[in-house]
Amino acid sequence: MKEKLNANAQAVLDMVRAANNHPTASEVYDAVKVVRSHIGLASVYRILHSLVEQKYIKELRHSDDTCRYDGHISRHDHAICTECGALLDVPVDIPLTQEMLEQAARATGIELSSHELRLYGRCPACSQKQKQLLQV
Amino acid sequence: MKEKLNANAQAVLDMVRAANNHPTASEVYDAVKVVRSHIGLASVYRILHSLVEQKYIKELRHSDDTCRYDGHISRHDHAICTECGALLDVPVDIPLTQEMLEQAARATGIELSSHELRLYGRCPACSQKQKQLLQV
DNA sequence: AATAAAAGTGAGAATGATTATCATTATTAG
DNA sequence: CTAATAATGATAATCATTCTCACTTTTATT
Repeated sequence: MKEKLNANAQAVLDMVRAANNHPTASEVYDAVKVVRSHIGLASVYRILHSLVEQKYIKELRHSDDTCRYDGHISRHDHAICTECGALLDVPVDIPLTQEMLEQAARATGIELSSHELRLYGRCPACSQKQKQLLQV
Repeated sequence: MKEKLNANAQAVLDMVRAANNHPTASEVYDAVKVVRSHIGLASVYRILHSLVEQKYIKELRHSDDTCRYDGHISRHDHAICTECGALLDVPVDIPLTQEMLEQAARATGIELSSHELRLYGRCPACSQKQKQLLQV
């Protein structure tokens, strides 16, 4: 796969972009099959990888040992639920100074190209469940 | 496993603490076998999970679909090589203000309990390799 | 110590996400 | 049109992790 996306790849990309959660390969497969019924799971994996390589989408990996995909390629941060593992986009920008980042990068010796802040805590849904449990 | 660590668990904990990289379960298994030759892989997994639960160690998950373990439980940040996947500790503290974190947490609705900054870029080793390639 | 309940163990089977294989089918180039 | 090339999808293979279960060790109680 070079540059132009074929019908399968376009369908996969559309699906990942349309999803507001971060779908797994299997979820993408199920959704794309509705539109392109012949597509195979192996092709979905192949296409997802090539879309990542071409920077159309990003790969996220988290605790439930499945890869998830993100159609929002602009740099942004994530909140991760320590209870259920949900991975939420942080919709605001956290203004870290270039200085801070560079100082940290220098300390490790890496050539900094990007960064991501991860916030850990209970997500609203799990927070709610917890409260209900305490009331019983 | 309740509170006191038995000999197997202590050996696993010692190994994870002694390691300066972030060992996988399999690496822990190999290292611990030297000292406790009859320990099984299943036990290593079981012990690692309980050590995480008891907050003796932390679990890190990254791109090479293996869990890694970290004996340094105090909050710290990581640098991740985009080339080889190496996961390095950031040895300095990056002073994010409580305000910034709370604002972001509010925007997602989570009850913030911790955070982690991830820096992405080429690690020193991969950087070096790249330079040598260009010189040839 | 004697004994019973509880906890921990390890070998191997099972699981499940991801990759590799490979013959077949589109697509492109000449 | 035909040859070369890329993409496809069914299926098998891989590999980290988890499960199962009979067995051993530890603990608590007399």
